[in-house]
Amino acid sequence: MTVSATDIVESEAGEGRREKSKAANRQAILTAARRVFSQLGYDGATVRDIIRGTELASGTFYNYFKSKEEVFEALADDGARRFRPVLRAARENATCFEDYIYTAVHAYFTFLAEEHQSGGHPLKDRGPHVRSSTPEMLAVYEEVRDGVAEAIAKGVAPKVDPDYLAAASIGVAQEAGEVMLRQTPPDIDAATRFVADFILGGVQKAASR
Amino acid sequence: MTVSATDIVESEAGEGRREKSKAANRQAILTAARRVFSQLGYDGATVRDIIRGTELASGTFYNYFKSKEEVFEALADDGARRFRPVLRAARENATCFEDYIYTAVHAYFTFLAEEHQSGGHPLKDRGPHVRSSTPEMLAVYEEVRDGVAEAIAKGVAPKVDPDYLAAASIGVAQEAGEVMLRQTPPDIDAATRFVADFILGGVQKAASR
Amino acid sequence: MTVSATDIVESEAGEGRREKSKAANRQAILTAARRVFSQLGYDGATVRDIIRGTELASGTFYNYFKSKEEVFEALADDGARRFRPVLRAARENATCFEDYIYTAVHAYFTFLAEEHQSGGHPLKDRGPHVRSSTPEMLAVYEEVRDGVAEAIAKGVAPKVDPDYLAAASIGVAQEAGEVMLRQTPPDIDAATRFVADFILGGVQKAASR
Amino acid sequence: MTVSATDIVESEAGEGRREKSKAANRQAILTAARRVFSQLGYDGATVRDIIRGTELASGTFYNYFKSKEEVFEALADDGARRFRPVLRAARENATCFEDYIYTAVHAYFTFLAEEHQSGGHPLKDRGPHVRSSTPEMLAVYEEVRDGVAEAIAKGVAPKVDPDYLAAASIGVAQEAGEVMLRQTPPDIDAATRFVADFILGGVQKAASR
DNA sequence: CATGAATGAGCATTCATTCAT
DNA sequence: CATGAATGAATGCTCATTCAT
Repeated sequence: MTVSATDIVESEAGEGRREKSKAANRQAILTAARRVFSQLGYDGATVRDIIRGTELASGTFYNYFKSKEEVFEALADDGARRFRPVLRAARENATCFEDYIYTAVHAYFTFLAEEHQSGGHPLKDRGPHVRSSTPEMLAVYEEVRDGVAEAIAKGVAPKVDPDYLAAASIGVAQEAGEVMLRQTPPDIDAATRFVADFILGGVQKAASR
Repeated sequence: MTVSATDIVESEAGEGRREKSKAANRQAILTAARRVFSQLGYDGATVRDIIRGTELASGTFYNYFKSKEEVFEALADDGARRFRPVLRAARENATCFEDYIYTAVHAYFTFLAEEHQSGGHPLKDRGPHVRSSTPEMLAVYEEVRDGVAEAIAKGVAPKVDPDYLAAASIGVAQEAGEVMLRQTPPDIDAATRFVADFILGGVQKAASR
Repeated sequence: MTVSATDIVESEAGEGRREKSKAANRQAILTAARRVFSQLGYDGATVRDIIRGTELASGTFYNYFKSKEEVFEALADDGARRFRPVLRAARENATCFEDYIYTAVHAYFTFLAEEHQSGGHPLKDRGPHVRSSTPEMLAVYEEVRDGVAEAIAKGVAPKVDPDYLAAASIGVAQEAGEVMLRQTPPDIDAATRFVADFILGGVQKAASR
Repeated sequence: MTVSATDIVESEAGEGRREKSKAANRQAILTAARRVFSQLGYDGATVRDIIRGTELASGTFYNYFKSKEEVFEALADDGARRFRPVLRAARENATCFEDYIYTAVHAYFTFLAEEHQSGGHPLKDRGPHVRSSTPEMLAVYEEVRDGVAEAIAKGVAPKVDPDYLAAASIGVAQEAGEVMLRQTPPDIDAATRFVADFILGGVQKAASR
């Protein structure tokens, strides 16, 4: 009753390679989708744009995702999964609202810069520039919104309308984020300082009324 | 080769009518396009959607615009043309930076509410939430950007990076604008107070570093 | 106030030509569809098979029909429209059941031969032969079914289960029709004699039990 | 290069199991195919539909059949193999033509009812009504055709064109068969009586001309 | 200029089939 | 042999755009 080492290795390596290939293909699609969404927007992107961004055949896309929407959600989940712990740590370790904002904003810009880096090269522009969020950013939005709302609820942040505060914070961060990304390399610290200060000053003044 | 009286009359009346008709057709396309863009988004909208919204034949579209992009730009120009004078007046009459911001923000929200009203209501969800600006809003952005930049250049506004300031202001206004539009009816004054305060507080604190 | 003859002619010929072209295209699609359905069956036929059978572009199909099903129905309507008057005349003019059957069967085979003639050349066979009725035949079936049922109801035909009688008549006619069409040229009279006799003998014996 | 005991055992047991497995797999495919064809029709069915109806992997299908067409034929052969002995017995034991027809028709309707029972119920309407035979029925047709032709050749049946007679008989049986299957439960004897009588009466009258 | 039918590129999706494991 | 992922051809259908009328 012998099973040769070769048998085991072959079988393991075999399955391993297949598994690796599957994971790699999935990653390839996600990576291409990230780039495509960020360049064409969700509506502008087509499934074909995404597969063209990979070396896969058209049909292969459907072995991994049912639709454009599903890839979008996978990306959003991915972004949320990576960003949430950072934001949560910021919330838990923050000694005060200022601290929280600084840390959160810094985490956000760090995340943004990383996302951007992995984005790759632009495709040809289609139509006028239309602002459209990447799936990861949408996920991050929700985290930020929650964090800010919680801070207000806890009384840690000045008392202002939480919807407006969250919206304002997100707006500042998003637009400033775009400005930051136009620099090479992006100056994360400078952006963080400006945006955190802006938010803190803004919320203070808005609360003082 | 005769030219009948009818021909002349037709030609005279015709040109008049034709001119009017030309302007009317162009306007019909723009009006339909505004509605369609606001309901389906730039990417979701098709030229067919636009002409279906008029009484014109499909080919006629191309007598007025080369493409969907061109209509979009025409709408943006239109929006800018309407908004610019207001912003300019705000600039010229402003006694100080605070005053300018208040007036400009108020003008922006007023404009936004009007646009929203005339836009009709969005039809159906097209996949995940994607932020997509109307052409008019894009135009307005540029105006605001310029106004803010100028204020900084003139020394009227605190000395901060103008790109960041403009970006932050726009971001706040845009996101807060969405929050405002979710109310019925939109409370323009409350939104204005919050946003103007937020911006003023923000720029002050950011400048103080 | 002159309108030149040329103007009129141009305008008439113009519209006329366009109308003619529209009608011709529609006919081309129907003709191709008839052939395709008869050779591949309804399920086996694709819209692209149909347009490949014309000189039109793929998109043009949809200017005339919404789907494969709609062409099918148009063909069935067509067949019914052409066949119904003949059958009705047979019903009204028939002096007895035998007469009615002869005339109806003859009309059916005449119709079938015409249909077949206009069918054109075979495409390549796809899969095993699967019996599938052409749209026209389906329409004709209903006519026949009604005619037979009525004859029984009126007591003109022997008293047998009308469902079985109609089914049997149709079955005989259809299968014998295929045999007839294998001949070149089809001997309509011989087929009519055989089928009418067969039906009459059959119904008589079935009724005698 | 050693062959371990395990290898041998595996190989021995394996072949036994493999043989069984091979037959079982083939049967699983055929069973699934029967159901799928009867529910979706030949054209509507896909190879994927068939393998989805088994527990096998998609590639495995091609170890047993080259294509959908081949399974269809295998099913037809199967049906013929089961029906042929019955028909042959009917032929051999028949004392006269009438007897033969009764027995054959009865066998056919019995077969039909069984097929129908085991076929499961059709799923959804795929467009307009299209008559599409199952593979087994096609096989049976050929048997019947041969039986009838032989009867005529032998002089047992009245002298009529054998093509027409076979066609007519099959047509009657097929259409009446559908009527019968619409009843629950199907009245095989009544259908047999009607159809056999119809055929006998028909052939007699057709021959008398 | 207005019209609207024709065009064919393009898209989402499915499927038969192959082949490395 | 079994597996099931990869492939790319094929399909139904939509759309921007052209052009004869």
